[in-house]
Amino acid sequence: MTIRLVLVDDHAVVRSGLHMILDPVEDIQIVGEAETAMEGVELANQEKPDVILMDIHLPDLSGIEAAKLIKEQCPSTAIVALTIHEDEEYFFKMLEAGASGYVPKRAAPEELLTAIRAAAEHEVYIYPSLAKLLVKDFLSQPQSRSDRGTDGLTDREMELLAHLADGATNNEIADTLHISPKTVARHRENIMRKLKLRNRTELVKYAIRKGIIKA
Amino acid sequence: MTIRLVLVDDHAVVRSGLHMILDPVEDIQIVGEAETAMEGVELANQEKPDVILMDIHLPDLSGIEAAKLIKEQCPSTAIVALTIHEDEEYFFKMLEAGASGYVPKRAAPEELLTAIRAAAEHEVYIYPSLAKLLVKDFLSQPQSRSDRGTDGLTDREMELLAHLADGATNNEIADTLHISPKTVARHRENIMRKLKLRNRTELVKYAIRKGIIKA
DNA sequence: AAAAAAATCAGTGATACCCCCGATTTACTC
DNA sequence: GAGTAAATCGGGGGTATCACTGATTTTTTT
Repeated sequence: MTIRLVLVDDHAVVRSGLHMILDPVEDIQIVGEAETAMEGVELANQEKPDVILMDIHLPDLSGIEAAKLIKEQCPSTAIVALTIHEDEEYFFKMLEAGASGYVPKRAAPEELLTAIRAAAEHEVYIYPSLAKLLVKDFLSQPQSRSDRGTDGLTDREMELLAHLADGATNNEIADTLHISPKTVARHRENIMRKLKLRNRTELVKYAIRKGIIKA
Repeated sequence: MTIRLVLVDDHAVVRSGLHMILDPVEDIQIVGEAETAMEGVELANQEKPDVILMDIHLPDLSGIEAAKLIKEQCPSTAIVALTIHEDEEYFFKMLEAGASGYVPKRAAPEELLTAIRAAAEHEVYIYPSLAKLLVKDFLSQPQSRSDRGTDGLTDREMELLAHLADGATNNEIADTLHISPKTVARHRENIMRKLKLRNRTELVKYAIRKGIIKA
């Protein structure tokens, strides 16, 4: 049984590399390639491949959003994230989006094959260094698995955080949100206490790490 | 005349991709591969290749530092930067480090070959979108070609900027640098005026964009 | 319905930040 | 040697931030 595969990556060199690794492999056949997330989603709909090998950083949408779309439209297609990012953030987000595998680009070709074959059989392959994070998570938290990126912040606090980190003063934020400057300050206090941040500077860095704002 | 080439890139997939592109090419022979900057420098010393194809982001040193070392030790070896970064910052830095070519990973294989052949013949190939920047620079500035990334900041100001953006207060910085808090404030003022920044928050974002600090 | 969490507003004091003014010393340039 | 740029230090004033205490209303959860 041949595994039908679609590649989504905006770098031609990476796609060439994947061809070199995958073309000689008997049980895997590349049936399509895309450079953008939207192309990838369309290709998934057309080809209904067994597996999609996808970068997280794409020109249009993030791979995470693309993965959600694909999982909605083609639930039978397994998604393997191929990425340079090994941090918790993206990893958990991608799992929540429905990915069946997460392999860093520095991984050996054999590991990539393992991940693809696992995904095709509705199994999950997670790169060892990241699997460790998953175990750690399982051991530590019985509840809400989904606020890894938020660290317990409420929706409103996340909204405030975006404004605060964007360089707006308390008064400016108060104006745009139609609330009192005091309330803005209050939210800021709560955010900083929850996140154990000392000042606005650290708040900005936190927001950028979490992808809430761009630098 | 065969071009002897060394690859430096920490991603196995990228190296595979380069093999696929370069192996069938008659006049180019890959004589070595390295995953880190220091390995690359050593390989350059051993092999004295005609061209080194090098990523900018490497695990140990940056490709920029590595390029400087290689140019010191093997002036006859040409360096081609292969990177995902297309911004001014890295581009100009790499040229100053002595690179003979700058090709984004999204470039077509033919463009990469052109760049390698140009470098081997002591010519320079610059990817079109970046060449435009170079022309613009030539047209605009008769003097100091080197403070593109710094926007006219002095060395001391860059040092202060790093501390300021890292979350330290003026007093803390004054302590560590053994200068008056007033001087720190003065430097901050000068930096913010030069960069047209409104507050510390924007300063942090600037520093992250420029790679002065990490988020 | 009771309890908990979230969002709102207010006041106060200490500190930090931002911006303007001035100045001296050193070093490099013309 | 005059001019320029960089680094240093100082004062003053206005605003913003940070931290703490207390409170009300609304929503969510139990």
